Amino acid sequence: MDKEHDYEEKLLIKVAWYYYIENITQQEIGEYLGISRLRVNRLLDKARKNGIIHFSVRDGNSSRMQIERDLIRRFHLKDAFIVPPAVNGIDINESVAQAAAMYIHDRLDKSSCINMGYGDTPGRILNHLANMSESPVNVVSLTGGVSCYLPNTQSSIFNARLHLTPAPLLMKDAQMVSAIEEEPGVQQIRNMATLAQMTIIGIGSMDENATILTNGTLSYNDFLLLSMKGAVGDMLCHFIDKDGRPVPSDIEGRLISTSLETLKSLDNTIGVAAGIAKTKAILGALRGGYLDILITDEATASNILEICDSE
Amino acid sequence: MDKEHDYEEKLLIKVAWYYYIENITQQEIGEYLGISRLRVNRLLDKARKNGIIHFSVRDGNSSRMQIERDLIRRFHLKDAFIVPPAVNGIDINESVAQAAAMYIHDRLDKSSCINMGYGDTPGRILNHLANMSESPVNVVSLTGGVSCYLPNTQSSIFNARLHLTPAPLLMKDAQMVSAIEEEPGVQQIRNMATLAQMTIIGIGSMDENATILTNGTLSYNDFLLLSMKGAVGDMLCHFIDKDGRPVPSDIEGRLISTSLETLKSLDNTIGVAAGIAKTKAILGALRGGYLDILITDEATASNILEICDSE
DNA sequence: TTTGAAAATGAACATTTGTTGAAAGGGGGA
DNA sequence: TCCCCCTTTCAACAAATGTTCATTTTCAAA
Repeated sequence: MDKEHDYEEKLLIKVAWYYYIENITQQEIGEYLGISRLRVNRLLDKARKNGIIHFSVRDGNSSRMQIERDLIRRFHLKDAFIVPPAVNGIDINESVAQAAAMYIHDRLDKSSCINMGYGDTPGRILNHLANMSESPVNVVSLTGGVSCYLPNTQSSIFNARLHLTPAPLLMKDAQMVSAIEEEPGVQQIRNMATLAQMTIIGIGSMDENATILTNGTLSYNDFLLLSMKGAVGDMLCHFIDKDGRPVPSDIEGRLISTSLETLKSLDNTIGVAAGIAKTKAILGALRGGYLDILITDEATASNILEICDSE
Repeated sequence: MDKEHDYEEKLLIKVAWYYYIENITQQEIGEYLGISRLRVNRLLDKARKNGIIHFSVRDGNSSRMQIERDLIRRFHLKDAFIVPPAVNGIDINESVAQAAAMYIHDRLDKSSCINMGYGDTPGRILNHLANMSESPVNVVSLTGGVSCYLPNTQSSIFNARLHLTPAPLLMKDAQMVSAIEEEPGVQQIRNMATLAQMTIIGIGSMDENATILTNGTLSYNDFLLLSMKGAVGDMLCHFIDKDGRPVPSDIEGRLISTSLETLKSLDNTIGVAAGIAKTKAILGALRGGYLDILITDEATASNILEICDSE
């Protein structure tokens, strides 16, 4: 029995060798080794599955490719883009924002329209995008709050037409929200959002550097409470747990922001986030099925896959 | 132009990736990348030729061939690698060279350095190796003579940094050798050789197809004389008898070549030679204890063991 | 020994791949 | 500009490969 196994293994190696290294046809290998072509075919299958034969692509990008494919397969994405690790002291957020802008630019038709979420990264992307495109990009905001969407670049060319929701991000109470949502100006923006070709949103994590915290939209206490309720991050200020389910809170009712259901229904939603601190948040967003495309850095992507595998 | 080349390279990588790693059909790849199936087919050809894609057979220690084990035990080797017998008309030298390149590639650290001996097989190995590695391989020549070490591949990627001894292989007389050996350029190469991670040498036999004979370094008379003195083959142009002892001759003094003693003292010396004509030569090299690792073909390996057993 | 389930096999077919020769570009040099 | 030579492309075919399904074999438990 063990001997049989050993013989089979040898056969596997020989067949793999002849087929892949010597380029001999399965037919001929079969004749030479005195086995049927079909057997050769199956042995090759086995050899591939068992890793007896191993393909490798000579290229520095291959590991990133691998990660991209893994992410796409695992989370049923349309695409994934992994940014190489930062070299020396370069801000990974900036790299990823730049990559995202490039990615979007390559895929954006002339004079078309994109939705933008709230956050530091989307803001940066917008800046890059507006700088690199020759014809103006139409940008529709998915949330209230305007500061994030405004250009903070000194470049003279800012080729973007901004269509911002004329409202703050967080209101005092739900009544105010309903009132604002009735506004024609707000409705108009909401309608535009449905026409956009793609949607770019940032993914926030629960650490103390979160934009919504540092810009004063939420208090530290709100944040802590959400964390305790199981929130791992947010998209458009909607907090989600590790499986992407919404975490209920009083904030939810006070938001001027596209709902998660609407987000899910959009076709080309690109999630952008960098840094290992965001790992859990991104994983939540992926598991929730909100994203069609993910753009992140290599370290974070590896982290995500690692967590998945270990669970 | 350069941009074109770059694009082609990327395409090659993508196509190779999709085909070999993702198992997508050529048809589909073509549709996906917007090129014809035929183009995909030709790109794959190119990818294989240029070593963009690289196959390697895992030499699992588990099912190591009996012959390999026997060789290792009998000659106190660190390892042995036996290439399956040639099927029809396939050049066994080429197979063995490819196997050797694979073997080395799998075990070579990034950006490290290897020594190379003189000969047809080492030359082939160098070509394969330079094609399959992503980061350049540093190669140090162990002998004078340069033609053997130069790339003769059509591949656009030749990832090797050659450090060649700036001298011929065979000088007029011993005085000239001493003079050359004093040269700083030669000394420098000699010093580099001591730093290499491994050493690849061919083993020459005493038949009329020997490289040193066909390329005119030695005359047929020299050769005959050496044969009569008991030489069975050579390493780095040092002739040895059936037990691996050096065969004295006037050639010895006129050589620009690493000495056999130095060779013996090196740590990871890989001897590569194929074809039953080389049996005696390989056996001599093994008995002389010059090698740590042997790479050869199955027929030759069996022959070696048979001779040993019958003595 | 019988029997049933799982695995290995083989024939035939469908799909995929490689190769051919003819036609269509596409630069340099006169 | 034309012409020649070279490369690329395409269609169609031949070859190789992968898959399916019915059949046989194997092996273990009854």
